[in-house]
Amino acid sequence: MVQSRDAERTRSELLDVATEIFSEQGYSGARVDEIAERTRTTKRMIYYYFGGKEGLFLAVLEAAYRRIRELEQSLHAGDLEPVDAIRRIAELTFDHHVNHPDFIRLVSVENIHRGRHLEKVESLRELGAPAATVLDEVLARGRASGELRADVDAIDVHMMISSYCVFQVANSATFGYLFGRDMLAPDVRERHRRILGDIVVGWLTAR
Amino acid sequence: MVQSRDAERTRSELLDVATEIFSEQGYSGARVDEIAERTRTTKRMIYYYFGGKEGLFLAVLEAAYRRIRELEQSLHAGDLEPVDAIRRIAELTFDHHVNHPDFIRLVSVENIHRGRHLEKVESLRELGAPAATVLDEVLARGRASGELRADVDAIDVHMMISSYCVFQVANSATFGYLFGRDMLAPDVRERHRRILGDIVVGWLTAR
DNA sequence: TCGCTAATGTACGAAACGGTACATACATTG
DNA sequence: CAATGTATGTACCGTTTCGTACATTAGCGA
Repeated sequence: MVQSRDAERTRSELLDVATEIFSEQGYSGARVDEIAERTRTTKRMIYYYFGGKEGLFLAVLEAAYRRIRELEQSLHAGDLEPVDAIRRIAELTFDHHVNHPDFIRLVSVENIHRGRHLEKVESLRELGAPAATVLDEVLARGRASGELRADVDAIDVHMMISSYCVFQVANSATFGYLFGRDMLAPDVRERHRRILGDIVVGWLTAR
Repeated sequence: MVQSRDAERTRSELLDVATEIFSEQGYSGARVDEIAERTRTTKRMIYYYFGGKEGLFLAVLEAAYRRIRELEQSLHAGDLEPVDAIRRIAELTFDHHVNHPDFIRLVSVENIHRGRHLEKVESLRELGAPAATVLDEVLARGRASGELRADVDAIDVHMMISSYCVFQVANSATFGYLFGRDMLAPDVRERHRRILGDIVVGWLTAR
């Protein structure tokens, strides 16, 4: 192969392909040989850069989780009324999930393994907190004005939104099959997006 | 081994152990040797009764999905007011999910593989419908009396409830870790159970 | 009780798989 | 432009893993 060296490209190419394969086949189902074959480099580089299959998976997890911070960055709904802000947050979260199916599937894979790998990634120790901050602020404003109910916290709301969004991506195969609803279809997507907003707003504004 | 023969016991023992291992390790992660070792029989029997690893997994899937019909059986909320019935259905679904974590995890595994195996199980062709029937009836009554909103169908509601319940079990590892909330703790469970009811009722009764 | 079939056990094979030893080419720097 | 460390390629090894050939036993019906 007559190809100029580019450590960064090799590394990121491995990471990209690995992300795809791990999310499609699971951790045990993924084959290092297959990952290597789909890149312009060789298996040897996986061991050179990531130490092995598990190291590669950890790197994939870290990169994927880091991308979720993008979402939090875009969640600046400070100038909206609490009710509108809540709906907006829900919709943005929805969009983020359907636009990053690989990430959601990786999370599923990691949960099958009971978060064993996640715990090994130092940089992900305290990733959760930020996600709840924006919600926290909106909920506080809503409580003060009496528009939003007071018996739930930001994590409760975040969990509700997450569960709905994760389900859209992670369980579309079985649910879609058993109930004959193609969850990838744009109009279905749009419907579910609207419904999610209705759910959160209906719930939080209920007397 | 001086042990009387019992085809049925051998079969069901393999099925039980396989259910546990597949749900803990995923399809590729599960080892036929390990499954066999944990039973009182040998690997040979897996091939005798199920034809192979995949056949065993299909049998596990089928058995697990069939158990979900139990839930539908217990969902006879016909004598309750629509709002109470909805909350009751949500709570029963919640209980069913947390009481059958293996099944939920299997569904996750199957979704990783995009429902490839599920489609091969003839008996699961049209399993979904029944789950929506009870909801359908309650929604109809609620719409008639004006208590429940009219812009959603039974599948919408079922999906919302399912997503919340599935998340409790399937994503407890990563979510619990990142947000420092032990989702297996009884008091947390109880809180989430109540919240689920609030969500569904709040949503469906919103003006 | 005799024979036949369903059920079970043992030992092994072939391929897949993760990982590594060793050689080497590129590029940067002094 | 020589020297040195980074980056890459090749070939191979040991183990694991699914699957099977072959032998054997238990129990049921004739």
